[in-house]
Amino acid sequence: MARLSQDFYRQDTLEAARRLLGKYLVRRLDGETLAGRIVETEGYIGRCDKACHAYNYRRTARTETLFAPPGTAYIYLIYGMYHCLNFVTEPEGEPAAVLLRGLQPVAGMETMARLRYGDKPLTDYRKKNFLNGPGKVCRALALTRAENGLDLTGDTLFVCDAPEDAGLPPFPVPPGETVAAGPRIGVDYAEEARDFPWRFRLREA
DNA sequence: AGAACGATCGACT
DNA sequence: GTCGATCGTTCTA
Repeated sequence: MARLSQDFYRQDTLEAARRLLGKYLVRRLDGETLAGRIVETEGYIGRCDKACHAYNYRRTARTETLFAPPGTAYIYLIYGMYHCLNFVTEPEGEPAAVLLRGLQPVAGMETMARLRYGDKPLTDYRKKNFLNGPGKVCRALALTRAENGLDLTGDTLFVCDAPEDAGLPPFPVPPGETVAAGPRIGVDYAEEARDFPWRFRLREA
């Protein structure tokens, strides 16, 4: 089991969102490896989901990336100052994606902390709130619109089953984790879709 | 051309 | 718990 291939991303979005939990996101930046264990995701499906930017197949300059082949990175600016990273799913032409909402830090913590807080404070990356939000994750991984459209089967940003697949030491996984599903965050405007239980989290036993 | 609105975060009461 | 920052995207005219 190595790096996830395009076949993985071509599947049902909610299935992909669940199966991405526990896998490892790897970001190569200036020769350094930043990595995190995926612990929170959300599904967005243009065909039927009013919370999705490409609802009803709406095609604009921004949503164009959602129509790209599965395994493409969809990254957009939100609230004028943060970015969100998504993994494009489903067969090409079905606009859908999994939003990455949370990571456990695995590698490159010093750099991630610097990207997030700057050089000044010695913030503790072991705190629970270090990478527990989509904007935080993108900040820590130096992902912006410049990386929108990146191929997730390439070498600069990808997901794999184990840290060893990226040349990293093993990561201690808490035993007895379960998947919890619930409504998504920040989509109260989306009428009936606001209640869809399309947010998935790994919960410790 | 102008206006409204965020798939958020951190500071604050 | 509330609130403001900040700007690209989208829609209206």
